[in-house]
Amino acid sequence: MAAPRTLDRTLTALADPTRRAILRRLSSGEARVTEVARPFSISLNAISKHILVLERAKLVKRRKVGRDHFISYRSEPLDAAAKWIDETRNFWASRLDTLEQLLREEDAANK
Amino acid sequence: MAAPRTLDRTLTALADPTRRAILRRLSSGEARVTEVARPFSISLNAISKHILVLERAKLVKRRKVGRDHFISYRSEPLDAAAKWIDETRNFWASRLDTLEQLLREEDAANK
DNA sequence: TTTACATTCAACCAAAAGGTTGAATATATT
DNA sequence: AATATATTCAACCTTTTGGTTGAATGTAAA
Repeated sequence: MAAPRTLDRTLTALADPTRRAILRRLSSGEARVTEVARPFSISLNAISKHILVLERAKLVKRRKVGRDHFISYRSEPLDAAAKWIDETRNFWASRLDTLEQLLREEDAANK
Repeated sequence: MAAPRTLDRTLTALADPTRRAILRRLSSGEARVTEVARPFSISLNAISKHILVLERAKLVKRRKVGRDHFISYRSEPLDAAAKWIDETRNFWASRLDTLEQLLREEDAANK
């Protein structure tokens, strides 16, 4: 099982709309930091920080070539997050079934 | 489509381990705020705030009976988050296929 | 009607988040 | 060698977050 902090980082990174937009922006492959930043109205430095957050969450990879840093998407954290969410939903689905069943039994006992 | 802020709130709420633990704690049905707080080492007030965050994200529901507030889990936000993550993963799966294909073609052209 | 209990409100605090600007660093270009 | 470009680092600011403590509120129990 991955350290829980990994999930924290993934969800925190994804919770910000600017960062989600940055990820989408990488859909055509690698992009340099300046290219990533272009469509946004905030400063290049702010984008640089967002990229760092994504990088720490392993949602992007950085490939340095000379002065250029090529940023690209990594799918693993999203896979792991999907797994966690699915497991949690399954956990709840069974719990809710059980609760519903209990209510039904209780109901039958009171008839 | 749900307002994007909804997703922000869901992911932000889920990004905190204490709040994820609180959700799990609700698996046996409703619980009063004090009951929710019991296993945690932080103050009741801190838990009360966490519950408020979960409530704003609609991850829990509150039913007031006299002085007791009964907190229970709501599944919709997690369903919506799962949907978003799946869509995003699909989006990426097709993009990555395309990129890989491009590389293969390029490779063939250079043979 | 006092007293106890469940919960929130209010004020406060330290640390983190998200932004800014300006300087530093490293690499390209002329 | 000088200049331009790409990026980060550093300092700073404001707002938010996650926590605290103490008081207020509302309800239940003695």
